[in-house]
Amino acid sequence: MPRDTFFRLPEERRARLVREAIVEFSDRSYVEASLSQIAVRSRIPKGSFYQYFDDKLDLYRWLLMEEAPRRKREFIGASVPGGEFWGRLEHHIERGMAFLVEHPRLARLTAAAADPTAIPEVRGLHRSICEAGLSELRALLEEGVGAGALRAPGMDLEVATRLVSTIIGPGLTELVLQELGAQLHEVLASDALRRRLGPVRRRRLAAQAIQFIRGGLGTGAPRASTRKRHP
Amino acid sequence: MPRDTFFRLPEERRARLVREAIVEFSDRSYVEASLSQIAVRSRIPKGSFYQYFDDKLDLYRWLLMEEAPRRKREFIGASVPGGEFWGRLEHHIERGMAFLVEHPRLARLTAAAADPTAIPEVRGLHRSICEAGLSELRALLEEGVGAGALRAPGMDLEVATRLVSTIIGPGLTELVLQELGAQLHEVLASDALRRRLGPVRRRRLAAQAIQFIRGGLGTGAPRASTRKRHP
Amino acid sequence: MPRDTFFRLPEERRARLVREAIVEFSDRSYVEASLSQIAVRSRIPKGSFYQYFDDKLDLYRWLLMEEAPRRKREFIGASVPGGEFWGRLEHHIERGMAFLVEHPRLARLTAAAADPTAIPEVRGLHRSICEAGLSELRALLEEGVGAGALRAPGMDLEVATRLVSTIIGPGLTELVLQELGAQLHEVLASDALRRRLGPVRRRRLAAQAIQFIRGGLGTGAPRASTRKRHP
Amino acid sequence: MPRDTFFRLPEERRARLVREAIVEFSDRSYVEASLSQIAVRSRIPKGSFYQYFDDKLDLYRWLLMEEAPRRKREFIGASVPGGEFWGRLEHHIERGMAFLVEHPRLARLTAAAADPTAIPEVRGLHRSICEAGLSELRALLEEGVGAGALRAPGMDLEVATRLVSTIIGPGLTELVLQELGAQLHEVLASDALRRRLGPVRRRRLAAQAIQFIRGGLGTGAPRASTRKRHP
DNA sequence: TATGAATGAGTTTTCATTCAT
DNA sequence: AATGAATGAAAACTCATTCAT
Repeated sequence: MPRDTFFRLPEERRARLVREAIVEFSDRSYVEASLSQIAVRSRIPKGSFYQYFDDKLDLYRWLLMEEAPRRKREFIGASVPGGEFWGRLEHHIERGMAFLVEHPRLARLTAAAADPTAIPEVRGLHRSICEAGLSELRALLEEGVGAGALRAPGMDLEVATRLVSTIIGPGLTELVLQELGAQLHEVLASDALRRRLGPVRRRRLAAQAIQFIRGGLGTGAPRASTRKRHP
Repeated sequence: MPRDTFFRLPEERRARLVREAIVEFSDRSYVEASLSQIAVRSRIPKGSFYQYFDDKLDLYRWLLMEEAPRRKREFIGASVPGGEFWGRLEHHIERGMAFLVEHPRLARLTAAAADPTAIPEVRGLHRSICEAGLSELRALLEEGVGAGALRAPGMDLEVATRLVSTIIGPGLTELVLQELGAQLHEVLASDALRRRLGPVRRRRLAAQAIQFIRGGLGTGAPRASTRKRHP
Repeated sequence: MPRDTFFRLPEERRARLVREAIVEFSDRSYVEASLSQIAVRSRIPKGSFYQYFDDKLDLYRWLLMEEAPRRKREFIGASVPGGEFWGRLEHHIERGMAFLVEHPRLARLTAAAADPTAIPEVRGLHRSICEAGLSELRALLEEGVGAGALRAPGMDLEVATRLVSTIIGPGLTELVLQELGAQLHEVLASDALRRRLGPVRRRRLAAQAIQFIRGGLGTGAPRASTRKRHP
Repeated sequence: MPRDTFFRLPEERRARLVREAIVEFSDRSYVEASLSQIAVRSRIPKGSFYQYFDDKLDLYRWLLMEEAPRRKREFIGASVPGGEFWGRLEHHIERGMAFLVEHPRLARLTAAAADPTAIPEVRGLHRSICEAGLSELRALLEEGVGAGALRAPGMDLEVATRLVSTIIGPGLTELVLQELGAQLHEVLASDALRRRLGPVRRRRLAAQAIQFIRGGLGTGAPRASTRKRHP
C-alpha cells in the first residue's frame, strides 16, 4: 500500500503519477509494464516513486485493489438498486458497460485480474480480485434464487455464478469491442472511438446479454429452478 | 514459421524442443517466457534454436497456430459429428473439456489467445486465433439457426457467437478449475490432480453449460428466434 | 563534529539517536550502514539529522573519536593504575575484555578502525584512531622498557608495539569469540550469550594472552632487552 | 563458481577481467566494489560478465577461495619444508611477507576474510577462509608441540593458534606497512614503494616476529609446555 | 530549528538476438 | 548446419544528501 507521503502529494503531481500508471498498466501486462516509463511520462523521478510505493507490485496492487474499485464505485453510484432481480442484473450490466466506455483503462485494469502470470504475488493478487467479484455476483444470484426469479434444474449456484461472471466480464468486453469494430488498444487510446457506443446501443447490448443469461438460446428448453448444490 | 531445418531435425531432438517450449509458454505469458529456459531444458543450444526459428515469436506463433491446433484436432477426432444441433454442441464442449484435462498445457496455449499484451505482433497473432475460433463457432451456430434449434429474439448471431464462445472458452476453464478446487498452475503441474475430473463429473459440467446456453437461468423468459443482424 | 544543536537536544532524543547509530555502525560496516535505518529506528527525521551532523561521516567520526572513547574511559576507570609493568598490562587487557563483554557494540566500533575501506575520509579517520591506540600502548611499553621488565634483543619498540597491539586488539576479540563458540554478530545480538563469559573465564584468557606476550611459546628462547631502534 | 565459458575465454580477455576484479576487490570492500567498474575497466560488457559468473558474489568467492589461494601456493612453492619447527615457522612467515610484497593485492584479498560485513553470504565465505587458515596453522603448531619445541603452561592449543594467527596475519601486514611508512592503499598502488622492502629488511621483520612468538617480551617469564586443552 | 519530501547518480541483473567458428 | 559466446539495452531498486516550508 502506498505510503502516507503519496496521499500528501500535491494533487497535480499525484494525479500525473496515477494517470500514467493507469495508462501503463492498462496498455501492458504487469511484467511488460515499466516503472521507468511511468516515471518518465509522469515526470516523477524514479527515486521519488520509491518514496510513495514499496515497489512496482505495491503500485499495481493499490491500483487494482483500491483505486480502480474506488473509482468504479464512484462511477457506478450507490451500488445496485433494489427492485426486481432481472432489472437489477440488467442495471449491473449496463453500468458495467458504461464504465467500460467511460473509463476503459480502469475497466481494463480490473479485468487484468483474469490475466495469467508466472509471478506468484501477482497471481495471488489477481485471484483475490476475482474472488471478490465472484462473491458479489454470487450474493446477487442468491437473492435471485430466493426471489424465485432464477431457476435451472441441476445447476449449482457456483456454476451459475461462474458462467454469469464470464458473460458480464470478458463476454461483455468482447461484445463492446465487436460492436465498435475495434481492438482493445485502439479503444483505450481513442476517446472518439468508444464514444460511438452511446447509451442506446449499449442498452441493446445489455439487453441481449440479459436475454442470454435469462433465457438462453434454445427453443423449448426444459425449465426448472436453480438449486444450491454446494451448501 | 519454422525453417525446413526444424522439420529435418532428428525426431527426438525436435520433440524435446517442442515439449519444453509448450511447458514454458503454458507456464508463463509470452513476455515472461524465456528462450534461454527452453534452450537449457530441451538441451538445444540457443544458437541452434535460431536455425530453426526466426525468433521467440516465430516459435510461439508456430505453437499457437500449427502445433496446438493440430494436436487438438488429432485429439478431438473428426471434428464435430453430424446429428442434432444441441447434441453436437454438447459433444463440442465435452471434447473441449476432455482436451483440457488430458492436454492442459496445449489447452492453455490455445487459451492464451485471449491474453492481452503490448506487443503488436503477438496481439495480431492472438487476434487471428480468436477469430478462427469464432468463425468455427459461428458456423456451428448458423447451422443451429438453420435447423430451428436456436432462437432468441433481438439477438444477433454475432452477439450469440461471442457469448457462447466466452462460455465454452474461459467459462468452462474456470468451471473445471473450480470443480478441481485448484489454480491453473497447479493443474498444469499435476497429472494426478486433473485426473480427478473423470468423465462423469466432466459430463455433468458440460450438461450444465449446455443448459445455460440453451435455456438460460430465467423462469418463463420470452422465446424467439436468433436473427442474423450483421450480414 | 556535531553541531551545537545536537548537544542542546532533549536528552531522551539524543540518546535514542546515539543508541541506534551505535547499533547500526556496529552491525554493519561504514558503507553498509544506512542513515535511513538509523533515522527510522531512532524516530529522528532524516532532515533533523542534518541539523545535528554534517553527514554520515560526521556522525561516524564523532562516535569513533568521541563517544566510544569517552564511554570506554568511563567504563575502564581511571586509566591504567600504577604498579608493576606486567600487572598493569594484564589489567589493561582484562579491562579491555570486560569492555568487550559488557559493551560489545562500543568495542566493535572501536575495532572498526582496523577495517579497510575505499573512502579516503574514513580511511583517515580509522588511521588516526589506530595511531592513538598505538601511542598509548607505546607509552606503556616504554615504561616497561624503562623498568627493565621488557627485554627482547633485536626488536624495535615500534615492532613490539604493533605486535602487542595486534594481540590485544583483534587477537583478544577472536579469542573471546572462540571461547563463546559464536560469531561476532551473534555476540552483538545476544546479551545472554556473551554473559556466559564471566570474570573467571575472562581472567584465564587474559592470563594466556599475557603469558604469550611475556614469555612467548618457545622453550629456552634467547632473552634480551627491547631496544628502541626507530627514534 | 565460474562457468566453463570463463575458463575457455581467450587468455588475454580472461586475464583482463581477473586483473581488474582483483584490483577492485583489493581496493574496496565487497560492498564498495562495483561490478560496473570492473566491467568498464576490463572492457568486458556487463552482459558478458554474467556469462562467466552467476553474480558479484560468485566472482568474489572464486577470487577468495580459488584464484588467490592458487596463486599463493604457486608463489610460496611446495608448502612448508621439513626441518626444525621454528625454522619452518620462520619460513612460513618469510614467505607470507614475500607474497605480501610481491602480490599485495592478492594478499589483501586473502586478508579480506577478516573484514566484517552484514551480508550473510559474504560472512560465511570469510568465515570458511579464516577457518581454513587456522586449521593449517593448528596443524603446524601441533607438530611443534609434538616435537617439544612449543611449551607454555596453561595455554590451549586453540588459544595459541589464534594468537599466532593474529601475529602472522594482520600483525605482519601492519608491520610491513609500518616499515614502509605507508598506508595499505599506497602500497597496493605503487610497485616502487613496496619494492623498497627487500629481502634483508623482510628477514629482519620476520625474525622479530618469530622472536616475539617464541620468546615473548618478558624477562625471566615462566617456561612450560603448551598443552592441548580442547581435544 | 524542525522536518518531510525530492532527487539523481549509482547499483546489480536479465535476455533476446547476433556473430564467428 | 551447429553452436558457444558476445552483447547492449533495458529493467527494478537504493541511498546520502538537499531543499522548501
